[in-house]
Amino acid sequence: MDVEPFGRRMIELMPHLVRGFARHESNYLSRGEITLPQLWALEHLSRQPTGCPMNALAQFLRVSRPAATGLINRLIAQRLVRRAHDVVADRRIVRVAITAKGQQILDNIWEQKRRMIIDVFGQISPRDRAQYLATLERVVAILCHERPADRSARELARS
Amino acid sequence: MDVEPFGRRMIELMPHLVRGFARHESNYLSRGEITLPQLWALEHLSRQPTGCPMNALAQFLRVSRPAATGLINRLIAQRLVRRAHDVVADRRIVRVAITAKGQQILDNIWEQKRRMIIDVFGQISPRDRAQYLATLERVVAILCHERPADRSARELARS
DNA sequence: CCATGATAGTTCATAGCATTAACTATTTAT
DNA sequence: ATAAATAGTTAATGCTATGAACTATCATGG
Repeated sequence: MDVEPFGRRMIELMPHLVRGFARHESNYLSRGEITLPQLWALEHLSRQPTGCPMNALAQFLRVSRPAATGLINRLIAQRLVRRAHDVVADRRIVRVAITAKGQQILDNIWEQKRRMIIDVFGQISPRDRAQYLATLERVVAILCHERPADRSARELARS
Repeated sequence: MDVEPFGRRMIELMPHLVRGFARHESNYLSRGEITLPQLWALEHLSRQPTGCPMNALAQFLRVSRPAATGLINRLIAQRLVRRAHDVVADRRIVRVAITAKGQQILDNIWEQKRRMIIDVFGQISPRDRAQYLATLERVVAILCHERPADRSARELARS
């Protein structure tokens, strides 16, 4: 398929896709206790067991530092995250870490998210799923400015 | 590919994907004059030359009616959209339509978005592109088959 | 050694976005 | 004709995001 009509169709499709997933996402978020940006923050902190400086968190979330401060304040109020002024090193740095309660909520949400994806993609054939995922992997690699894989999505799908 | 490992990988991949596209998206939104929800509203109105009732717009955007009112008010303040009380039919209905200025901004954003998508997916083979799009169409169809929104307290109580 | 500048984080003011509850105005149905 | 349903707005509240201004700490070059 030519990239031009592909691009046009993608532009039509993407808002529907984003809103469709966002709707599912908000389903298990709204009846839960956290918001989407809060989820993103928790997910990042969950991958940083040692904790994460505010600045690094703000950069990861691509928001301003005041925005990160507010987000973390609200998460702390719910005891999902804790602040820890690093005593050893640079005393300007404030490290933030996820709490057990935060991790528990995260595990719960991940399970629901996993089920949602399985619900949707369970209606797609295994072959199409594999091809879709392979292309998606390459798209993400391209978006992250990493080297694209040598093998085409089709070759990947076969394996 | 089994749906279980597929789901696990998708959960890992999706934040990167969203973040990757968001970075591009914010490029032409933040230095432009509108926000993402405003863009979605403009895109919908652009497909409805006769104008769109507030209620239908809110349902399409999957937000409450007051949220749509606020969104439209801000777009009207920028002269990107106009209100038109329908004189002929149901006098409760307020139709909203995109203005020439709004369409102009939309065209500009679409062009930038098109270029971005072509940049990314130009690195994917035409065959993989076609398969990816086909699967995406089905995913969107599946996602859209789920419930619309906006239930006022009265409507909720009744159901 | 210390003055200057850079960095980390917060507070404040402002604004967009989204919700529910409560209201007006109009239409529909009994 | 009255009651219920519908379309839209307003008001109150809360989360998210920004830029500017501020404090505290670190780093560097005279």
